[in-house]
Amino acid sequence: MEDRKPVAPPHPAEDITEHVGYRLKRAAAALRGAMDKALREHGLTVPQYACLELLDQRPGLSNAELARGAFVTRQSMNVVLRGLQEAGLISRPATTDHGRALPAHLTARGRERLDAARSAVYAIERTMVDALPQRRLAALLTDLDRMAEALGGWPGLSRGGAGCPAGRGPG
Amino acid sequence: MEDRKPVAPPHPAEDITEHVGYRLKRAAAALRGAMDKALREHGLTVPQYACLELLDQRPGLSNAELARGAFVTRQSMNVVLRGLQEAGLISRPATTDHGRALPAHLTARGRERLDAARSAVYAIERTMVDALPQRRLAALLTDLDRMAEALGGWPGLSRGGAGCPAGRGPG
DNA sequence: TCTTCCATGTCAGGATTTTGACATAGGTGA
DNA sequence: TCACCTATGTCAAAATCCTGACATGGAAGA
Repeated sequence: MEDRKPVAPPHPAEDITEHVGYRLKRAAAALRGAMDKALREHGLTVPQYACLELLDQRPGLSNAELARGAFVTRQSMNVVLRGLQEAGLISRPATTDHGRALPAHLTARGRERLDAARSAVYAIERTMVDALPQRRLAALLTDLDRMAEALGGWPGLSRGGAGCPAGRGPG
Repeated sequence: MEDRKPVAPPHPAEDITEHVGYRLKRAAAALRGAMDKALREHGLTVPQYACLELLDQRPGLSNAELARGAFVTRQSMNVVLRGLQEAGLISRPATTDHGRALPAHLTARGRERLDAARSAVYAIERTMVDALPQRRLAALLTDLDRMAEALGGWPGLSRGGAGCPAGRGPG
């Protein structure tokens, strides 16, 4: 109460809207909004699109792996997966020989839908990239990664092998 | 307008996890996760904290303005505001002389709670900032803003020009 | 003055997401 | 073999958020 500043701000700013976290959230919100709008025309939600995209590039991912890749909980991804399966965009075996994880795959219709939606999403991505100096892109990606990892990041989807995420799981 | 050939990726990447949007979402998810965890110990959610912080720096904001500032809809912010009001952290008049917007203000308890939670959040912010080269911060903020605005941004809470924080005109 | 338009606050309904919990499958070390 | 641990899939309940809709208050223009 006496001291209104228990902790020194990371960088000088009297206005919360100057903080990194706020800017990050703003950019993410703008992206989410743009994607929501664009994907609605294709009958897809953002998590659904993310799921399709991940499965296209890495077929056979399990529910839990997709959840980590799309930054949602296993439970949420489970719902998404059911919807996608009902719509006939993905397929998943009812059982498996070894282990418990059920590998998911895109169907022909799923790939078709993905191709259509991808154009819209890539256009958005291009809008973002074009908005900043070309030389900055690499640095921006690096910085975003650094921040994410510093925050404990996400168990994530390491590109090489599904290996051992072994971090704190969201759920 | 629609070229049938697949839209060229904004930058070369066979892996979706290389795209700007994905990295942005990852960083935002990491931030959200860290804030969720930290704020839970203070009995606050992220939107609640955002609301308190905004009200501390710009007292008298209305529901709709807070919604824009916290990147949620008016309806969502309305729920948040009710909760905060029930908890005695903010106050809002039942009626107003002029106009329809009801100006909200922090209570003593609200300010107290905010001060406690702020320490945790600022620590997170410092973790992020410390994770990247000092010289890059300004450029990062600029780039995030550029991307957000290129995407149509958010109706937003204009920082500089429009309206003085204390006595914004119409409200 | 009157009409039109926009912004706001609010209600209702549904969709999405999360938290918490449980059972199963596989690996590890005693 | 057995106990222990981790990861996974799933169910149930609650919380959160959004879409759609409506009524009110104020400003701009005819």
